Amino acid sequence: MRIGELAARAGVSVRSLRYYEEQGLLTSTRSASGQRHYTEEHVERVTFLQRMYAAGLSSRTIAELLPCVDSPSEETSDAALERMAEERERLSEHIADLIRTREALDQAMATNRAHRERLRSAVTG
Amino acid sequence: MRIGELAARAGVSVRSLRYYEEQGLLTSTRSASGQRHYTEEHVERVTFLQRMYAAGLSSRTIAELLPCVDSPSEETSDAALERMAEERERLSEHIADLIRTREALDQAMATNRAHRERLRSAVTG
DNA sequence: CTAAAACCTGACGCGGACGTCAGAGGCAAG
DNA sequence: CTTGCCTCTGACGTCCGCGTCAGGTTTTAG
Repeated sequence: MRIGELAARAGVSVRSLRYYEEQGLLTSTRSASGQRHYTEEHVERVTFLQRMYAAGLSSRTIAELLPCVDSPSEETSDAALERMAEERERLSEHIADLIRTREALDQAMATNRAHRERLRSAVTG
Repeated sequence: MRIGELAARAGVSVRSLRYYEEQGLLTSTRSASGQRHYTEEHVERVTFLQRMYAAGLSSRTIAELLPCVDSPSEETSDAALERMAEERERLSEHIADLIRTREALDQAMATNRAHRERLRSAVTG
């Protein structure tokens, strides 16, 4: 498939796909005229990339993880696997932090509601 | 305390503090010469702001939530409370997404390790 | 064959949370 | 009084994941 279809299938913009390739995160075979062609597997790849971006990883970091994802049997993946474990740790800490943040929000909302209750009962009573 | 100390205590840059004030997220009393002065409470405030930024909220969004945090009894907090619930939802979805992402990473790492195991046993056996 | 749609490269724009520099004043210590 | 550090405002620079326009080629539909 060509770039437009991949974009539609993966739910991203054509511009993003070209950007991913520019960053070394996505490959493509080229037709004689220079147009990019992709397979089904590339759809998965793009959604994976989206996931990583959503997890707050930068293009450079994702690029460092890809050897681990792509060629799990190569020697070079020793470092990549370690890198991945590292990022997994970061992600876990981030998740924990966000959960604490959510609790802080809950706390604020509860306090707010309590105040309002008091006001209402002061008026009613 | 002055801005440098607050920055150190809260673990952010002086520039960030001035930026927060510029965005209406942080207040300060000024000395006759114009220097900013802060109290202990401002340390908490700054860490709260950091939490919100870490949760992916923009300065503008945080500003919309502050009335709820600061003056829970005012009428204006009706909208703020609703806004806060909204952002809490967003945050929850984001957390869920990150957890799925972590699972994707785990999956990749497991696949990787399996491959390596296979290689090793092929060599050994 | 032709018009429209999709594709190409290259390059500039953008928004947001700051970093950083310039030029000036404030403040405690020796 | 001066040395040195902290602070002030204002303004420009940076990074990054794209959006978008320009100017051209390729593919597809009729």
